[in-house]
Amino acid sequence: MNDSETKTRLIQAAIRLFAVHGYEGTSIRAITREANANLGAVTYHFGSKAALFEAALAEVVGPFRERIAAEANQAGPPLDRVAGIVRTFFEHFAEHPVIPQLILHVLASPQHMPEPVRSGLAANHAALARVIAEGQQGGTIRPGDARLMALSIAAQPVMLALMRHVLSQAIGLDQDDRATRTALTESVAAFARAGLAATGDPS
Amino acid sequence: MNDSETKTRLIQAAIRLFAVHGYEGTSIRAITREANANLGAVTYHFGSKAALFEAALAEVVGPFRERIAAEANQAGPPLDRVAGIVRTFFEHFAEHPVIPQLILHVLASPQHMPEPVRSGLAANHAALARVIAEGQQGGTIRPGDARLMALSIAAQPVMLALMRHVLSQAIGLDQDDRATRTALTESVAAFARAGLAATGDPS
DNA sequence: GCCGTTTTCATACGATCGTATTACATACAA
DNA sequence: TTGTATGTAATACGATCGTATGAAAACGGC
Repeated sequence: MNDSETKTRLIQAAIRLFAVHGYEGTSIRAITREANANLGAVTYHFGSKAALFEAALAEVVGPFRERIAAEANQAGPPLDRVAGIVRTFFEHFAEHPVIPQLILHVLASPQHMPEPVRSGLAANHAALARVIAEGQQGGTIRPGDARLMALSIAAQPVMLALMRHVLSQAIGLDQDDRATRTALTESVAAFARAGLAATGDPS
Repeated sequence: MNDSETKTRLIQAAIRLFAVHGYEGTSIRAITREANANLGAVTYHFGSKAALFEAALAEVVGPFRERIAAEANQAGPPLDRVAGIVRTFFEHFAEHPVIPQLILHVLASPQHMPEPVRSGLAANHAALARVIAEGQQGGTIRPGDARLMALSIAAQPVMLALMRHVLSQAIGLDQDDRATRTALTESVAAFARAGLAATGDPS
């Protein structure tokens, strides 16, 4: 069963091309060319272009989801774990720049959201909200809706990764530069800490 | 000079359709049909589909940019003005839901960013950073890179607006509901305040 | 070695795309 | 009233799209 060889190359090529050109902007012909496969290979292995898109999404979302979950489940003070999750977001996006772009294209689509993306986002958000709620119970994080606070935290690394090129062109912030990326990461981590921390008086 | 009639309808139709279906997903035929114009109207009035896209972007970005600038230039404590800017982001996006979608499609494009979007984003970011820097000089906002802090602030309303549908499907947060939207707005405003505020001791 | 299954390949089809071309209608200046 | 912009309309062109079809090739169990 040579199920893997061509099928794998198709998914890898699809991840690259969908990320750069979007769903509409990527043709099956371009994908099969990039994967050194025949034009009919996508139809044969996945049935349709849409099915290949979903498969590509599942491929990239899974590991990301697992990594965030692992970070959330670590030991230590909740505020530290939140900062750790923030850094993990930045790191994972830096290592896999294709993810923000794919997420972006999914967000841009008005259609029903592909399942792997939906469940992945839900899982990451839930993990972060859980850590925040834990900190609230322990008194180290200020009161408030933990789910909404989790959105405020997660929105930052995601948005800044999504706007990578935009920020470079519009305000001259180059995330390809290592020092810049570190400064940005630590600024967001510090902001998250300050935004969550309980006020000094433990009344 | 009947320059306006058809041309205006084309821009309005383009704004609607580009926002829903993206650049690639919107055909000149769909736009002209929606605008009750002839197929050749886009080529005649704008020269190309890309030029129409830029014109549509300029149409929606301009007023948004002016509104944020007005909010930033108000009198009052910087922390209050930052919160005001946050609320303005949410309000404007709620009133013009087409803006986040159009921005999204621009972000998703790997190509050179259209000028109206670039300058609009730069202006909004600069306005926010200026207010933050002012608060730092006055001692009400904690030290840090004002430009990066401005990114942390702006990322939240933008991202949450962009993810409108996603948040609804993935974590059941319905921004069409007025109470939910208010809670979200105030949560983000409070988060921004807490994240920026100087620590109690004015050493 | 043979046969049924799986995978690859070349090609064709109908649809839709952006744009160019050409003709027609309307307005205003001379 | 005639000439000239200016806008609208109908249609055609070449390109590309996603998918279907059927033959060729490779593979695995016997």
